[in-house]
Amino acid sequence: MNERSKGEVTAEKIMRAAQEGFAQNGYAATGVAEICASAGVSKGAFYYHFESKQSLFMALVEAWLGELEGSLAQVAEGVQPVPERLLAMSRLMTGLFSSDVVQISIFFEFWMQAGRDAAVHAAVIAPYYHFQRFFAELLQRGIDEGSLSAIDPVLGAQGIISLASGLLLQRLLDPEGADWGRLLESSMQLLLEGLRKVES
Amino acid sequence: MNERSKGEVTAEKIMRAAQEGFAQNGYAATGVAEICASAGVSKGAFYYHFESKQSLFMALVEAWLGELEGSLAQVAEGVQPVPERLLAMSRLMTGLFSSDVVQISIFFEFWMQAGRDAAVHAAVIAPYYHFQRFFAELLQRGIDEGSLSAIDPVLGAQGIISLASGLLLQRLLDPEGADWGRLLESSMQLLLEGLRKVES
Amino acid sequence: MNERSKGEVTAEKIMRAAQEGFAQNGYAATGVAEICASAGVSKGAFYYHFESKQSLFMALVEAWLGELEGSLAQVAEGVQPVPERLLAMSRLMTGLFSSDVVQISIFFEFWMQAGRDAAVHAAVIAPYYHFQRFFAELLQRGIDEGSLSAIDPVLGAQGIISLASGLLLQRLLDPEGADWGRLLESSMQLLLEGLRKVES
Amino acid sequence: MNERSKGEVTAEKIMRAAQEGFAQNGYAATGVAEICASAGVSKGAFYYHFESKQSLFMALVEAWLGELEGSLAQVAEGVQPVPERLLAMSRLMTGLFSSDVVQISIFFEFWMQAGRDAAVHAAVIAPYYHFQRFFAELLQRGIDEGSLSAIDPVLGAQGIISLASGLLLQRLLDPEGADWGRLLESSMQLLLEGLRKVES
DNA sequence: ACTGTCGGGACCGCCCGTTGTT
DNA sequence: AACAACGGGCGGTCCCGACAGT
Repeated sequence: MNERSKGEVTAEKIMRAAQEGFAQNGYAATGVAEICASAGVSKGAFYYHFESKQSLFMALVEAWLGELEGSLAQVAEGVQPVPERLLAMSRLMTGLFSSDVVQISIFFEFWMQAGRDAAVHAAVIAPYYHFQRFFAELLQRGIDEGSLSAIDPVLGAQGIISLASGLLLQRLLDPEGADWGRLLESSMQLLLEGLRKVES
Repeated sequence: MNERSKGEVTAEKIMRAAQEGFAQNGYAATGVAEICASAGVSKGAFYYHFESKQSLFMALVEAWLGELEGSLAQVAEGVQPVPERLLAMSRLMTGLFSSDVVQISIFFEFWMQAGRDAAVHAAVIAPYYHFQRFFAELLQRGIDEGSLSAIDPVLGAQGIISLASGLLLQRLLDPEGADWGRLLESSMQLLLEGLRKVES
Repeated sequence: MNERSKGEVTAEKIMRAAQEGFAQNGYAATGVAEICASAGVSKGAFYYHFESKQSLFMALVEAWLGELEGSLAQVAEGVQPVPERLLAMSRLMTGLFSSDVVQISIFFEFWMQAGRDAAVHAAVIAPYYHFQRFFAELLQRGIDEGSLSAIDPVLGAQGIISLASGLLLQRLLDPEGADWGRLLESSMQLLLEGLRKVES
Repeated sequence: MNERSKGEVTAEKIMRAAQEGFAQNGYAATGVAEICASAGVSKGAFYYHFESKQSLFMALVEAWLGELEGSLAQVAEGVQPVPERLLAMSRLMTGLFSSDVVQISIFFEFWMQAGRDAAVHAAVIAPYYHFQRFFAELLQRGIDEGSLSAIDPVLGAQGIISLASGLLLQRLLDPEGADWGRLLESSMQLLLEGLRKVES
């Protein structure tokens, strides 16, 4: 009944351990041996499943990106007016915000590495544009339906992404400093207030 | 007659080289030997001036933070209404945005390390709060003078910081993707639009 | 069919090389690289088998102590009167005395480190007491059987150990200065003369 | 009124600090910088007074040896029978035994280094022979005066030295294990008992 | 007589990746 | 599919000694 081969399970154990390690101590400071130990496998197993430490990292990035894409698709469709949709989305992200700091840490680890490693950059930039376009289109729809004022939708999208990632960043520094989840909602509302078309 | 001792010059050479290295390849991936070579000094000199690689990093953080504090004080006073002041400030930051990616990179390097190293965190958290309070007070003044609507000023401050750091983050990923400097101005305007009191 | 795994052989090669190195140049002055080179293995192999240079030293101490314990047990039983037994034992130690200076050197290396390192001390102190008790019991038996005068047996044991280790120490300084093996026998005889009960 | 130049005082401060360091952590493990710091002088001062770390060690050895020679001369003359003189001497050594473990430690540090370093050996071997001869002559006198049995006096001298240094060695391992000072007296008495001529 | 600064060379420990074996 | 064992090299740290300036 077990549809997953033994090998796949091992690979996943390694990835899970690696994610934790990278998030806690950073990519460079997390050794392969350390990952193996905390995954409960030998180095042989590691290099059977992954070509190198780099490639493990890439696998991690891709898996994460895939997940993200998936959860994005979930909220893509809807019939409410755009401002309400955006607010609903930010409410959904509260989950992400309340998740372990570790989860967030690895996200920025990806981001930083993208600035340094061409392969990581190539893997990350496409989804980033995808995201940007997604929000831009959403905003465009809002403009079309008349619920938002006519600003550059790409600019707005970048603003939204900024808000979300910037808040995540602050949470990294000061996890208990605020209810960061709720904060995203509030500041999104502020931004929307700015975007909203003044009904005349 | 030499107003700066020889040692101070060396220490600064090291710090400059280290900043470059850390920004380009990250803290962990930049070796002490590499720093020394690119600074043109020996390891003996390095460890005469700094206790460890960590402490060099800390010195870098502190120097950077000091600079920041200084430039903040410059724009602290002013007589214009608060919204205009904020916009003026974001226009000032255009300089930071157009600076080398390296400069920005080190800033996030600091930020990430703060999440991992207690000493770095301790050094960073105080200025962070300082900043937050600074913006919060500015917003409060805006509320008092009637130019802003009565939202929680701390929340607004965190939003402003989010916007700025999030934009910086995106610039890291996609330096040519937008005119990030101008973008800060625009999105700040959006946020302010949301904050601005509707004149009745 | 190989009764000893490959790893065990390597570990032993390392230990043998280390023993030589430590004895010749002392613990601190013997580098890990040096040991590896003279053992014909890589540093990777070294740190696979031993946690640290310290732990290698500890392993050496423990192996040596184990051997000692073993050879002690061999001479433990006997039926002759105690003075004769002691003399026979000192005759047996002639072998140790005529052995390489290196062998003796490492013994004192252990001893000195015990005074400095808590872990080494802990490992060494128990066998030391064991030894002391062993001789004390032997002397006690001599007193009981009437061949020795009634002195404090522990004191006597410490005297015997002093004699042996002091002679070893002098041999270190002046290997050709005397027939140290024979000397132990003679001076033991002197001590026994002092201990022997005057037959009345 | 200060008959000692400033330089001499500094040199002595260094020597005192070095003695402590060497005794506590051994020669190799005690750095020059450490010595300088604990002496309160700069490295420059160190290398002004001593050619190298080695030469400082040699100076220490020689100073110690000089002291020893001095205290030996004090007890050299006397009119009592030899056995009583020896006992009196061992009683005098109680002071040495009750001194700090550190003092003893450095003594063995010298001894071990003598086995490794030709220069140290050369400096130590002469006083050692001197000592040996001193005791041998004392014993010879005892034999001549009829208070000791006619054994080889050199052999006896080596036995006496063994006893003293062996006891010192044990004290290093187990400082609280016994009243080592008193123990020297007792075991010396045992040895003398063996040496003493049976009056017929 | 002494200080501050530096050079360069080890040292220990670790790390990534490979190999032979099962 | 995985493991024990290993290779070779780099990483930060520290150390001894030198030397220019008082």
